Amino acid sequence: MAEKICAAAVDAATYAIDKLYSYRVPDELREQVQIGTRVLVPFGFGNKRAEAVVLAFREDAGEFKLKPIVEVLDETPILTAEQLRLAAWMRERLYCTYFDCVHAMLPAGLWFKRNETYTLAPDADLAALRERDGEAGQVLALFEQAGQTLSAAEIRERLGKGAGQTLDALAGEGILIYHSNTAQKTGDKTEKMLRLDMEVSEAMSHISRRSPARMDVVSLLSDGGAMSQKEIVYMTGVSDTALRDMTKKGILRAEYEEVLRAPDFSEVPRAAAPVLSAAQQQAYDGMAALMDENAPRAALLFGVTGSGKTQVYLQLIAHALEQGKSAIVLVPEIGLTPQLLRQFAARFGEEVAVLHSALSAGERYDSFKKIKTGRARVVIGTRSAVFAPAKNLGVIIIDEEQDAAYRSEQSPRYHARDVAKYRAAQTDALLVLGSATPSVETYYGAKQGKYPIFTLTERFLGAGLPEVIISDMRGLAREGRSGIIGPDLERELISTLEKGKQAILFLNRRGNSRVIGCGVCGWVPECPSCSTTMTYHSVSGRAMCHYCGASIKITGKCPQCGSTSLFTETPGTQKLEEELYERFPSARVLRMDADTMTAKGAHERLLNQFGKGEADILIGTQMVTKGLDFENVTLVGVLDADQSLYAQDYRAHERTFSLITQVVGRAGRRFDTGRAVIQTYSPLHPVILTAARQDYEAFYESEMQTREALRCPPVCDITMITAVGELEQQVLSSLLALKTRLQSLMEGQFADVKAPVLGPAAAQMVKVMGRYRYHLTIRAKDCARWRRLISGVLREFMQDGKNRGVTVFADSNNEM
DNA sequence: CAAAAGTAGGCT
DNA sequence: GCCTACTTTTGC
Repeated sequence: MAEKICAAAVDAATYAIDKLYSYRVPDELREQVQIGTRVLVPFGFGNKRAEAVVLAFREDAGEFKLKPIVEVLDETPILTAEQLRLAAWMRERLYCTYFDCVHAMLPAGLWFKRNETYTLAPDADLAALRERDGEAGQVLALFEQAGQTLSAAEIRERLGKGAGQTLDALAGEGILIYHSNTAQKTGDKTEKMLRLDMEVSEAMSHISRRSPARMDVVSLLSDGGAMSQKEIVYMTGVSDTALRDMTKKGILRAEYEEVLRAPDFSEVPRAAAPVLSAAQQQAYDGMAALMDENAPRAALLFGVTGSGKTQVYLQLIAHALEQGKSAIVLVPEIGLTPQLLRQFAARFGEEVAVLHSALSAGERYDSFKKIKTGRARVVIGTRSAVFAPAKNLGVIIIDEEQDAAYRSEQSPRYHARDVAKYRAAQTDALLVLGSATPSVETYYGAKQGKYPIFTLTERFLGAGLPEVIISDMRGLAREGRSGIIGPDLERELISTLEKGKQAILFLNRRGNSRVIGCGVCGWVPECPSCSTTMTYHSVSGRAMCHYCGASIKITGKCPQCGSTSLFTETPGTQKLEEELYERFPSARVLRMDADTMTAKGAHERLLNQFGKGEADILIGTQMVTKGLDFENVTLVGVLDADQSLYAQDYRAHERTFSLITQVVGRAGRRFDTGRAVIQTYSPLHPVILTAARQDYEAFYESEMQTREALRCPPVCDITMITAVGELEQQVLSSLLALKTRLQSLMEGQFADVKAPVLGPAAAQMVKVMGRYRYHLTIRAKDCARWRRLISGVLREFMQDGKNRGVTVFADSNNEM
């Protein structure tokens, strides 16, 4: 029989050298090596073991002398042919390696942790061997007795480079025995909890007087309770290393706690099919008919908040199951609530599998297996669930498709919507994009006639849209009014509280951004490694950087001039809370922001409290916008609607519109007609006006004009090349060289895809964690030829030694 | 890119 | 002749 050769994607291959590598399949592994199985192969000069996935079989080796596969890691293929095609498709478009894509498709519980060891032969004469010269001698000196085992990583670390070759030679002589076991990684989703492991006084005596941060840790834990490492760092600003050292010295004890258990659906009572309204029925009929065409189809389900999109989804999934097909439902991270899961479980019971990042590795693995074996045919999950190995796909549903959480910010930088589109097209499934405020790209596609729009206009149970008040905040300061709450909102709050109803106040900013500064010399705390001002957190009494977590203690004295006139400004949720207490002393206020949400389960506990009516006003950031559904809420306030309006990137308008629309939709979801107050300094801005009217069509028309004028998607594709590195000058000069190269290629060989190159321009955050980032921006059609040009230039860049220390990556139609 | 092989110059 | 530092070559 002819020699068997396979082509595999190797994990050790970087982008610059990524391609399919050929390996010989030894006869004894012939049966096990199949397309889609993971294997262990020797790679590079030193034949270091690398993980690889078999993508194809080949007839001949070409000019290469082939190395053999060492070991097969999966009993049966872990990826299907469809998934491997998807990996290749993603690789070309996302400028990443094959293995990056493969990795993204597997749940964390299926990733391997490789463990390579060398054992000194039991009969080795150690004394004699130690006399050997050179590196062999050095390696052998590390062993203390015959039969001893050391890890390859440790040997390499102690010897520096060059160890690999020596180790291979010694293994060849039979002096060392090589083992490699590849263990599946599990349990990587635990939280590290720390508690004091001795009396407070004893602990203090172990700490040097020069480590105030460590003393803070001890007093923080002095009540004997445990706290997560994250929280301790937040409260005291100690470094992780210091905590590790204290654990080593026996002052602290570490415990690991599982983060979240997979929801158990066995107790959920089964529910019957919902009765659909006329509009829902019409949307369902139309989409079910599309699904039955068994051809690549897509549809936009355009339904305002509260119009009952979920009921339509449930029916569509039931239809798919009846046809013997499966379904994937994607929701934004924040939309995956226990209530939603319960609805699905009540309808489909054991057929439901959940996939999202907060599950432990083991749980994700279980879900993955359930889906792969066909025991679960309804997958519900966040972004990465788009890769679920569902067989015979009937429908992929993306809820709130405009949500930014569908784009991955790490390599591979995929957008779940694009992946879903491709998968649906490949498998003749129906793609449903659901939204109350579709992304401009999606709506544009529908308008072009690429897919039909199904609309749900009436709110469920006939609840009306809230009455919206646009509250003009201009000039209030001049009138001598201070504070965050304007007169309109104050009036509405009073009447809401009088009626015994509840209110939600939304602050349009991330986290709790209180800036602290010195009133005398103007000092403000700046992060030493990021280009940002640190924000003040009164809970811990520290100023913190939101990007890298660094913090400094605020003592009440200015570190620059020593004055005691420190002030805080720019209202955050805390400031709002204080103002509410001042003006409405009897109101019960709940605050929901990144600050109060560190504790486990805090999110749900808070919502429960509010739902039960234990508070009158809920205030919060981004977190309060989605998925909340409280009957008694009749007033919603948006405190600084324009905060996100003037950001640099072209999706800022879209995000603001969506945000305001969603928040406003929180009011009056049931029987009372609610009211919404939008506080703004741009009361005439089209985004504010259209959002207040909940008029998507008008927003779309005005936004399309902007996009056309600026030549942004969907009118044009934007490719952005980003360079990141520690030396600002080098990042700039390297990127400039890349620009020149790109331009010269577009003068010659690539004249057919010629486009102007803008930049280098500083990224919105020029410096993050001590690394500078700059962009090149190019508006050009994202076609195969274009991608060939970009990937070629990127490869060339990475291979050039002058660019050492500068990382570069490209992105299509991402934020700017 | 990472690792190893090649190459030049300095030194006992 | 050998060590070190730097450059070049490969990766199947």
